[in-house]
Amino acid sequence: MAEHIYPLTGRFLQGRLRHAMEERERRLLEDLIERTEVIQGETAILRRGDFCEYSTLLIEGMAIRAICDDEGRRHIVGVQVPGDFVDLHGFALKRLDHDLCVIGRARVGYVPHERLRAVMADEPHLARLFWFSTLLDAAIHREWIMKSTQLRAIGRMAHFFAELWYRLRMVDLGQESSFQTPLTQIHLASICGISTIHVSRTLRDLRDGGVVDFQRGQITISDGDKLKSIARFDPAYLYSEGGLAVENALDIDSPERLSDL
Amino acid sequence: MAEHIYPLTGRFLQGRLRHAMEERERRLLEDLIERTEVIQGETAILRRGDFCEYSTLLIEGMAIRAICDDEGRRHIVGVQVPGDFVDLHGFALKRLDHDLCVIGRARVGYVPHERLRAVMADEPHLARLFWFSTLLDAAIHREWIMKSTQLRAIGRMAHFFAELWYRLRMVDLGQESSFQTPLTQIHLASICGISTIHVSRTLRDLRDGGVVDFQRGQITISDGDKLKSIARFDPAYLYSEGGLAVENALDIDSPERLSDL
DNA sequence: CGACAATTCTATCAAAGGTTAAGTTGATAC
DNA sequence: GTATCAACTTAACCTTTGATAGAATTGTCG
Repeated sequence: MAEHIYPLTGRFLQGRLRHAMEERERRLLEDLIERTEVIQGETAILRRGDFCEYSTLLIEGMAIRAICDDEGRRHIVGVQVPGDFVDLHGFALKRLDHDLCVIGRARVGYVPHERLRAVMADEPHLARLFWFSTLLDAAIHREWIMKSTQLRAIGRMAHFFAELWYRLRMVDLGQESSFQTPLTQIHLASICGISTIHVSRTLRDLRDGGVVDFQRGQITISDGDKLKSIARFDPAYLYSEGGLAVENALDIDSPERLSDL
Repeated sequence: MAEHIYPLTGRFLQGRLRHAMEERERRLLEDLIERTEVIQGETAILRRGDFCEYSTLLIEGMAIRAICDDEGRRHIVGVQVPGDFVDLHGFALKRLDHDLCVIGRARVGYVPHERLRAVMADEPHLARLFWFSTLLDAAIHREWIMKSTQLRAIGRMAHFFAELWYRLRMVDLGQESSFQTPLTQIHLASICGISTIHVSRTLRDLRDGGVVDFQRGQITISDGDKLKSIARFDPAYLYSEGGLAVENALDIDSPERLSDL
């Protein structure tokens, strides 16, 4: 991977439209990161209502989006993997409606909004890619609505595993048929909208059925086809290369590119 | 309402950051609409995978976002009201992951992407408001994930009614405690992720409990407080004026506004 | 007006999943 | 080592919801 020259931002849009970025743009992106930080444990990096003055790129590890209800219970509404610009939407929204929390051990990079503002004024193509990346989150949200309303517990869990499997491989993490996460069954329960007891039951069913094995965060896909079938999983919504993502107007070789956005 | 001078786009961001737009920007916005069309019945205005060359503003009526599964069943993942720029994200995504359908009788306005591109190049502040408006959809998606995973049938239905009630009043549609929609119980079933039979049962419970009455699309809120309590409804995620929406950097009176993207 | 289709309602039964309670396991602290 | 705590597991019981079938209502069209 030639991407190794960009140790902080090399995974941003990887597997999506990253190839639509010029070297110059990749350098600009890498230089946006003012500093990085390693965060341990279940720690909030941004809380609902906070005023956003920088945005956070997840470099290593995982993060979740969570909404707290009036009784203080935290409900997970999204999961982020390395390369995700987890609160880029804070740039346009100024304040978020939800919390962002790291889980396990993670490394993040901070981009001050002044830098973002400057780069977006000069680089309309990059500005558009930033917009694009926030829309990817929305597409994933829509699929989560779909999975939460149309699938039973086993399908929801299978869908989540399939999504994570695809997303991690998209950024060159995880083996062919296994990967590691800091997720517990308590997280899975919140993600899938079922009780922790039922998570345990459902994981047993998936394990006994030879589909997927979850053991303390270590996920092994035993039968990917069966997994996708149980989940009715179609990865199109992830906008991976060769899928819905369209590069026509964004491709660096395209003549009209510079006039774009 | 002074907004009547903008018959097509007067509801865009109304109740949110519309007041952050200058007269000049409002005029520019109104002029983006190339033509309007009245659409009747359950008609698709954009299908998953279509190449987007214009975006659609909903002027009157309602629309839904729907994902079709492999068996052709349509699942509703979002609902749009007048003032919503329903496929503005098609500008950055080029192709959508879902369908957009009008329900009932609706009037829409079309904005060619060349016009959008031109205006966004010259008007960074408007560009940011466009971005903002696509992020509102994402915030609503997150709340739908929350309601679908954390609430039982009666709570989900109450939540949807509460959301629609707030959103319609935000754009000056609907009375104090009632409004009209082209929705059927079949739509409600898809939106809430329950069977149509259970929709009927749940509506009876809400009616008998003196909370809300749904009769062939006519919705009457009998007890708004009870409704919000059953739904655990907190409207913050709608980013209404006085809520999470921040105008500081966007306000026309603010001196730093012009330097702002 | 009557025929027809779509929508809505009711009743019954079965399945999925929540709740409670009582465990086990594994990691870390002392 | 033992204590402790969080994560996980299992079983019993019960509520919520889905499926099926059938009837009633409403709207549309000739």
